Amino acid sequence: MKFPEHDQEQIIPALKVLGEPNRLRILCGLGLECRPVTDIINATGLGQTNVSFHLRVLREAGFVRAKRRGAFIYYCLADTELLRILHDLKHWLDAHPAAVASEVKQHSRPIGHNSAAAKTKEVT
Amino acid sequence: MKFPEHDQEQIIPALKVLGEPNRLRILCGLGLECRPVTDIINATGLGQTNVSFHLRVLREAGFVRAKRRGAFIYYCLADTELLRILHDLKHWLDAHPAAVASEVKQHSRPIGHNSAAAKTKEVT
DNA sequence: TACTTATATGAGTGGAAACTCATATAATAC
DNA sequence: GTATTATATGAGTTTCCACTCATATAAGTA
Repeated sequence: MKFPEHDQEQIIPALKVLGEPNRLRILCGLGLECRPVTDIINATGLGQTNVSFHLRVLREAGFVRAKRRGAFIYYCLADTELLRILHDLKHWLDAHPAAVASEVKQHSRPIGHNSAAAKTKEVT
Repeated sequence: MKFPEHDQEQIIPALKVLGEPNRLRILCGLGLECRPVTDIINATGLGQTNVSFHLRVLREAGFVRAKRRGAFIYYCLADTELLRILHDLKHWLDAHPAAVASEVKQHSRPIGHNSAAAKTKEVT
């Protein structure tokens, strides 16, 4: 499977948007319902300005939709299918534990001289 | 579908790692083969120190594996299944165009007085 | 009209992260 | 041993982004 640069450029902004803890919290906190901003402020404990800022980022990225109803603006997930993708990523991570932060300092063989016989070796 | 905070915390570091353009480029550039660092340096045009830094981040996140073979250290994708997830995200984005960066300044009705009759309205 | 609530926007700030430079380590060849 | 190549690491710099403060806009109420 190939992933050309054009596609990379497309998903990078989305990954950045989703990779911010408070933004992901807002997004996932929405669940299937539409909520006014005040609800989100209360649910997250974040400042009003900050929530508003993150909501704009989420909205411009297409992850949430905003509907005004009277004085309130309700935000909701654009498509809950997105959560499935996040689940897929989580499952991938479950199956592929991150390497412990360690140095790369291993010999291919204890004391080798025959370079033709060198075998590849895991470097954690 | 629910996505609890615990799971969010798990995927956030991964999203951050993937959301950096040069890192994603290195990752996707690996394709299915294992490549020595010098190849990656040449392919990307990035500095050696910088490539080495990003490779460490990718390695510690579990996205790539490193194997030493003689003087060279070959890097390869930990699991190409990851590319499928990126594809899924791309397809989602294709189907959900990002909103144009715009202000949220719309009335729910042209000139309404009856708040009980207010209808929700898309706010782009 | 003025007043209150709900939400957005612009400017400024701090911290994190990407990048660069210099140096260290590891392997190979001589 | 020395020299060369391959890669990593530490320190310093710059760039970006989340956050805060102050203010603006929009809707509702009196």
